[in-house]
Amino acid sequence: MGEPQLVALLGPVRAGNAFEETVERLLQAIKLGVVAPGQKLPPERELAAQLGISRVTLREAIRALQESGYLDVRRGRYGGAFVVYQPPRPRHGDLRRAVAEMGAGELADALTFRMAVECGAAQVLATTELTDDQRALLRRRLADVNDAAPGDYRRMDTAFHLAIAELTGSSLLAAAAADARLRVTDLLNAIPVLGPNIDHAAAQHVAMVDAILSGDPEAARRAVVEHLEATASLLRAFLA
Amino acid sequence: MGEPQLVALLGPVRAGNAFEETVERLLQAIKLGVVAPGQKLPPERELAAQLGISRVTLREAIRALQESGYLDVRRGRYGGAFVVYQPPRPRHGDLRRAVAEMGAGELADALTFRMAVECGAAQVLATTELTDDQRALLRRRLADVNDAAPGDYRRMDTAFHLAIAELTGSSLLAAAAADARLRVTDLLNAIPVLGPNIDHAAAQHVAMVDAILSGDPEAARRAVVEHLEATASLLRAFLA
DNA sequence: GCGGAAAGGACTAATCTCGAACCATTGGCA
DNA sequence: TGCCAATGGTTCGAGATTAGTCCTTTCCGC
Repeated sequence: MGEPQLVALLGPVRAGNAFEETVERLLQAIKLGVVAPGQKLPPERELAAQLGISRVTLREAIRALQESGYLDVRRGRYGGAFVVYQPPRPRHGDLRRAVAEMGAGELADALTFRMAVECGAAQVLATTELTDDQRALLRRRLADVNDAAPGDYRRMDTAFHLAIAELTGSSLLAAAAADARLRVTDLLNAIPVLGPNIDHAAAQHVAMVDAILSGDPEAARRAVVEHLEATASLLRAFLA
Repeated sequence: MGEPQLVALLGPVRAGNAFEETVERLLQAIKLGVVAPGQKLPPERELAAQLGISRVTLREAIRALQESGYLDVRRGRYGGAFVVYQPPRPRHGDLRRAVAEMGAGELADALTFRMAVECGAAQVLATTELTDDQRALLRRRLADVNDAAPGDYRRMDTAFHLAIAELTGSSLLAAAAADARLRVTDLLNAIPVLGPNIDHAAAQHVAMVDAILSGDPEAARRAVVEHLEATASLLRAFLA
């Protein structure tokens, strides 16, 4: 083996056809709570432009999601594609099923990726001069998670984690963090939101924010590792 | 601003048409040295399958690169698309031009992204149990950089940096590292390979490997930061 | 109630992309 | 010398995708 493999560079140029990719993206936006339940997607013409696809293809994707029960499409002024999806209350066995569906290698890949990206982002942020606005936003996201109703918890947790990457000002990094998150979304959604878990997570979130705001990258790393390891070891337990 | 923007998720589904994307990917593979000068790309049928595109589209891309002088295509048995590109010897003003072409925001984005991903990867690797083979590979890549002829230096440097991400076993992370690297490739290629720079880089590379092999994530972070900061500050100097 | 604005819905012609089959060239080997 | 395998070169019809245009529904404000 003389040369590096670099599967990445000679890997697939596109994941599938435009329709499939679009369905996937919209589903991710819904599951991640980028568009909250009750809200609507941008108008078709606008969204198609943002996604870089034709309106026809976008409409096919929206119709598929409508038929799957994720969207409610209404015509006329003030109409639009409204999100009706609510993350189902996790039931026993969901997690095991979700992990099995994903496969061991893919899960390990996603967890490692997430660990690296979130550690890196937190450390970068900890070594950055933050404005008062940025500090306030970070604290705000932290408070949002703690104040969240159970149904909103995952959405707010996502927003908190992604805020760290977004605050670095690097849209590439923000995109990577979003990618990392959505690769474990289905798994996280299969974990019940229980009091003790939330309390632990809250303490770890505070440690992360404290480390970032006090400019201590090493503490930030430890806090992120502790937080993500908790989730990871829980999931890994289902791989046996 | 109540909701996170998450441009990533509602951003373009595909960067352009399949042809353009393919040209870009092949060019990256060539510039990054994944396929070294004198080597050939995989056979068309195989490569098209790997890239997930049709042979027709791939051939168009190859022809474009042939006409641009990057490839030499030969027919018949033992034929193929041979890489003839050699990174041009940097001339005074190349770097300034390359930086200007990129734009300040994009450069900062790329540098931040690279910092986060490489820090994260090195730390993950430092907290992983490595097999003897993995340790050997890492040392080997380090030695390759140090032993490299000037014309091979960038290629070996790339291989070293990417090896760290690949050794984590996460192909997502490897892909992110490759992406980060190629976003600064043109800039790095515009920097002359000079003795003092190489010596500094070599010392920093050693520090990175030592930290990883001794399982010290904090030291790994410091080593990566020092190494990447050196490049970053050089490039940033051209933004004034 | 009526008109207009803001949305989704539907159609069409042009272009891109694909898969598959077949052709042409080259060089090793019997 | 002739055959064969490995490779690039070419063509064609089917399906995916697009941009553009026009239609339909809904509801606010006059």
